[in-house]
Amino acid sequence: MIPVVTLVGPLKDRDSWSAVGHCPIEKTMAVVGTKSAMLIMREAYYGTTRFDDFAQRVGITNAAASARLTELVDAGLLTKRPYREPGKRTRHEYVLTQAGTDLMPVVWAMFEWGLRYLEDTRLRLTHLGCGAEARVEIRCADDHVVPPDELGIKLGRRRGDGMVPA
Amino acid sequence: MIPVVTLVGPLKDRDSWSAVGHCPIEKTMAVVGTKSAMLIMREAYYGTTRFDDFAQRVGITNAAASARLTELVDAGLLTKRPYREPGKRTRHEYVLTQAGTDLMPVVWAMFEWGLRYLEDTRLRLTHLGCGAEARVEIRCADDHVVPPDELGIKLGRRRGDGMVPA
DNA sequence: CAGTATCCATAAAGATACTG
DNA sequence: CAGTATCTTTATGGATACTG
Repeated sequence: MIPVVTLVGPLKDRDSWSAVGHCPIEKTMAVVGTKSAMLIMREAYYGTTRFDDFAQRVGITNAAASARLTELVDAGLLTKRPYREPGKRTRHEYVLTQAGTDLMPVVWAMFEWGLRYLEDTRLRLTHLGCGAEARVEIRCADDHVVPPDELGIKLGRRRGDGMVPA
Repeated sequence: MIPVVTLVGPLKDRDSWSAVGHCPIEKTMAVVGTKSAMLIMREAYYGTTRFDDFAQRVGITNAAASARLTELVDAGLLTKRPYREPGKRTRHEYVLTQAGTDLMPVVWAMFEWGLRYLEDTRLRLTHLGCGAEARVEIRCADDHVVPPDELGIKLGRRRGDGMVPA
């Protein structure tokens, strides 16, 4: 028996979620749910900032790079900043925002899964601070590792309204 | 300055990665890189197993559900199993495999990001064991939380070849 | 270098109708 | 209930040419 996520309280009624609003996963997919958008984020994490480097390293055309970069800037994951090297003319660079950096767990979780189930490379995620291998995992505020069958979804308080959890 | 992932050793040469092979993120996106595939995985985590429930709860047509479910079974994230309730005829159910369950960090990381940056709902991830809020994070084998600027990618040993890390 | 503009091919997905 | 079969629209993205 493969365990699944437990829906707590009113959420148990899977067919009447409309009151809850749209699914956050769905909305996230609307922003980074294409191959090129996800790989552009990967490149940004690798330190790429220039238009041409994105296009070349992701392996997409200028048109696709342009469309995706514009969308990612509009969605707030990247910012387009002007900069100027001495003696050269003004250029633009695409730099990660906090929202963009906060998407890292998504991308590295894909990296890890692809490594385990689809790839045969020697790539590894590492914690540079101590040299140990790194991985993406689900933890709770009390620092427990949360196994799949102990993960729940519930309705909490609306952020910032000062109320106690429902 | 937003920190980025550090590429260690030969990987630093971003323009000659061909020796490393294809990117695991790219391959993962080839499997679950569509809106419907990702939402079908979400449904599987919520406990959905039947064709019609997938189609209805994800909000896609039968044709789309059929195509995506077939792909996910082929990719090994779901299995199609016959089952029979007493007095009824044989039916099929789609159940999570270990590979499917192991994709959870990807999906819940998207959930968390969407919640933080795109949504205004009261949904929360919880550790049922202790009641504390859950989140997806990057940790190393020595149990340190790995901040973005301390994450590295390097070439390790090939799995199962018994060699020490390069 | 950093794009835009066009045109074209393929993939994702809705609508609708039909089958065992 | 669990699909398949068409047909159409939209999205993704390649190829190529052009611009500041």
